This record gives sequence, structure tokens and C-alpha cells, in this order.
Amino acid sequence: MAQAIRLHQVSPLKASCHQCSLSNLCLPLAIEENDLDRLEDIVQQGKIYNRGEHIFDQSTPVRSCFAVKSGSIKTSIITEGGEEQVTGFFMPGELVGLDSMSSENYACTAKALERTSVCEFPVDKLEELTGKLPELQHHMYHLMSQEIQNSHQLAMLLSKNTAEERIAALLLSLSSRFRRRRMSATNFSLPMARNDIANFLGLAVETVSRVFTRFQNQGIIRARGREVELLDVEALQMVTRDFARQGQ
Amino acid sequence: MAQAIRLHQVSPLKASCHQCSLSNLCLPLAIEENDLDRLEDIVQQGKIYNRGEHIFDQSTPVRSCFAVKSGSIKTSIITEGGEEQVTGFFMPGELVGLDSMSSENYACTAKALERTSVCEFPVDKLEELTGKLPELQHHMYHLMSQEIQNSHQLAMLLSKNTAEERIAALLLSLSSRFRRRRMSATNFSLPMARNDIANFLGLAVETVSRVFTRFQNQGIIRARGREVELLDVEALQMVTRDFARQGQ
DNA sequence: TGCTATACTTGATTTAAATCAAGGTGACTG
DNA sequence: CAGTCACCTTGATTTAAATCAAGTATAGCA
Repeated sequence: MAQAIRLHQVSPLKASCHQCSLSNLCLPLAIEENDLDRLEDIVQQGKIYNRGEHIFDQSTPVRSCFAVKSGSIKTSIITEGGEEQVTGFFMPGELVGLDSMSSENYACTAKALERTSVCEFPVDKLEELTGKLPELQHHMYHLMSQEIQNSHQLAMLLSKNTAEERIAALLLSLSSRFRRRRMSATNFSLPMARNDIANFLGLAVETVSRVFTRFQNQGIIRARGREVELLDVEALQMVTRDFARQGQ
Repeated sequence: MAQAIRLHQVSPLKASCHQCSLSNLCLPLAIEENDLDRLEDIVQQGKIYNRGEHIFDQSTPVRSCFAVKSGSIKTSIITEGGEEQVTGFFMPGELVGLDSMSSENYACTAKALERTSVCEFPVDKLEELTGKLPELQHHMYHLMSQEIQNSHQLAMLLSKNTAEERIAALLLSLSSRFRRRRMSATNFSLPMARNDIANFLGLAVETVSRVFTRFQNQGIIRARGREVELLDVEALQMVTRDFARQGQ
């Protein structure tokens, strides 16, 4: 439904992983300088999606996985009943579609949260290449296992933690991902709506809103709309850890 | 703490994937008959663990992943505070440890729920082999992506579904996994305690117990301790609504 | 520029499941 | 074979977050 004006080159340009500023976060980080050409050979670079456009759709044939170059993406699964579950947010340098690797159809839908550019890796070519470059294969396994761990972490959050703990954890996760990219870890703009946060964390929007105000009143964060400033990171970490202690 | 009497051969026997009754569920299913020897070369077969013994421990160096041969395994992550989150149950033919593939340390602890025998695949050897056998590599990617999907399904269950829906979904998942093994899909013995079910599904034990009795009173199941009989599978599917398919 | 839709916030009430509390069942053990 | 322990069930009460119900801001657009 949001497949309208998709901007991209008619013949996609060969990517230039060599010059990419994300080469220390993305797939190139696993590859020797002189093997990088082989990755460039299979990448299609620079497709740009507008806010709300779909990068791929659940239940359509898998062709590629995608690295975020700029912007951000949310993935979600839709049930038969039309209910949505947000399964992840992806920022520059991160790989989207690992849950569909080597599957027939995409397991989720990926949607641009803002104007977003991606690099596309055709799965068949990627598999072929990882068969030849053991370090790349190793890295793929690593990324996929990380993805499983992330998802287990989310399950843990959902089943054991309070609304405040979940939101604190999300803010800290975003913070550290901004830091990885050498951006401010305390002062950033949320790429997603409250609604998406709520859905992702298994909460009602109202609850998310309330927790944001509560954190603000406690002087832990400052938030106006999507602009967020973490005023007291330690306090946020305390919020997420307080829970861990209840166990004993 | 449960590392006591571990029974295994001093020099592990070479596995016989050729003769294994699970070869159509386990890794061999992705391999040509004449390449099967190469898998057998790297497998260490037949370690047996007693109920409660650990197959591997969270935060210890990753050596191998494991296929369940008989019995069953639960995996869980433990927080700093000692709180446990059960992340999965594994039955014969299923692969344990994918969340730790190509990581430094195990991301979870794997524990035998009953007397359980496993086949061990050293990760380095497995990586080497998948580099040579494209179908095996493909299958590994597939299994890992399935694992991500399963975990997303779990997250969905935890964040959107009621206690009844979660338990119905688990029962149906177990049912279909028994069927895959050509065992009764309606009459089986739960390998795990109510406590583990509760933990896995993000519920209190009391709630699990209550739902079991409720289902029983409604004539949907019959349960005596761990013995379960599904009397009305359709009703169970109705309970789960959109959430029908879990496991594989 | 105002209009509409979407996003966000706040308050009151309800509810599903947790927690608290107690007892039952069965299995292994000294 | 009684005793202990781990596991399971049932009932009463509490609670965190959902839902219901208005609002207010904000952005996009004609």
C-alpha cells in the first residue's frame, strides 16, 4: 500500500564498500581489504526508500537481505488477524532480513521509518560468497546468532520486566547504538513513534507515554516528542538492574 | 552445581548418521548420501546426560553445538541477579546452541530435562564443513533463521497473548513436534515441569496450573501430572486464534 | 493560513494475572 | 516406612498495566 514513489537508479550502481563510512560496522568488517571487491561485486547499493515505504513484505519470496546505510527500518510480523508485532529496529550498519535467510518467503515486513538508504545483498550470491570466504561465513553465523540472542533478550524483557524497565532498556540500547556510530549517546532523536515503541515492548501507547513523563519528572531524561536527552544514564541503568536483584 | 556423574565414553565413538532414525530431521537431511561420511567424521556421538545435568553453561567458551538424539533439553539465560529465563525446549532431531554459533562464549545454559543423549558438532569443524558443502551451509542458515523466527513468535506470544493462548500454543507446538517424529500428536508426556512452562511463557506457575485445570474442565485436554491428552485440537487452535503455527 | 489527521498526553476505571497463603500428591531416601 | 522434598493445585487478595475516555500538540497538506 505504501509502494508508491520508489526512488532508485534504473541500473543499480556498484557499491563502494571501500569508501563507506560504515565499513567498520557492516559486513566489510569481516573481510580482508583485498577480498572487499568480491563483496562489492554482489552488492547493489543506494536504493532509497521514503518514510513508510516497504523494503520487503512478509510472505513474498526472499531475494536479498539489506544493510542500512542511512535512516532506519522497523521490522514486524503481521498475524492473520491483522495484528502487528514489531520485531526490531535497525540502524545504519545493521543487517535486516536475517530471520529470512535461506527461507522461501520473508518472515516479516521491513518498513522505512524515515528516508532511508540501504545496500542490497542477494541471498544466493551472498551464500555463494560466504562459501568461499570463511571469515565472512563466520561473521554471518555470528550475526545470526546475535540476532537470536537479541530476540531472547527481548523475550526476557517482555516476560519478566516492568514497563519502566523495558523502556529504560530500549533507551539504553538505542544510546549504545548511536555511540557505536560515534554520535551522541545522550542526545538523539527517536526514529520511531511511541506506538512502535509500545508495540515492540508489549505495552499500550498510554503506558509508554506515562513512563516517559515519569522519567522526565524524575530528571532521568528530557523528552519533547521524539527528541530525547538522557540526563542520568546511571539512573537508567539502575532501573534495568533493579529487576535483576529481585531474584534472590 | 549439577555437574556430577556425567556418563560418556572415554574415547567418543564415531557417529553413524547413516543409520540414525533421525536423519530426516537432523543435519543429515541437507546432505547427499555420499557426503554423509564427512559429517560423520566431525560428529562425536552418544554422550548421555542424566536429568538435570548441564550440556553446556552460559559464559563458558563455545566448543560445539548439539543435536538431541533422545530425551529433551531446556535452554535458559540467567541474569546477573540469578533470575532465569527459559528460552527454549529441544526435542530429538533439533539443534541446540545456534544462539551461540561463532560466538566467544555460550549465550545460554543447556540442561537435560530427562536422561538425554546428544550428538556433538564442534563449531570450528562444522564451519569448515559448511564452507565445503553449500547445501549444508544453506541448511545452517535456514535453521538459524528459523530460530530467529521462533524467538520472534515467542516475543509475540509474550506481548500480545493471554495465559490461555500461550499455553494452547505451546501444547500445539509440542504436538506438532511429536507428530514430526511419528509419535502420537494427541497423547504425550510433557518433558518439562509446570515451572519451566511458566517461566518460558512469562507466567506464574499458579496461572499455568489454573489454565490446565480450566482446559480440562472444558474438555479440551486431559492432564494428569505430565501426561497430557489433547481431546479437542480444534478448540486449542481456536484458543490461539491467529497464533497457530509455532515450532516447525 | 487554517484544516485535518496523526501523534502524543493525562486521568478514571477495569481486569488479567501476580502474589500471598495453604494444602495436596507423589517419589525418593535414610 | 515415615519423613523430606520437589512439584502441583486451589483459593483470596493485590497490583501493574490495559482499557476507556477525553483532551492537547504537531505535522502535512490543500
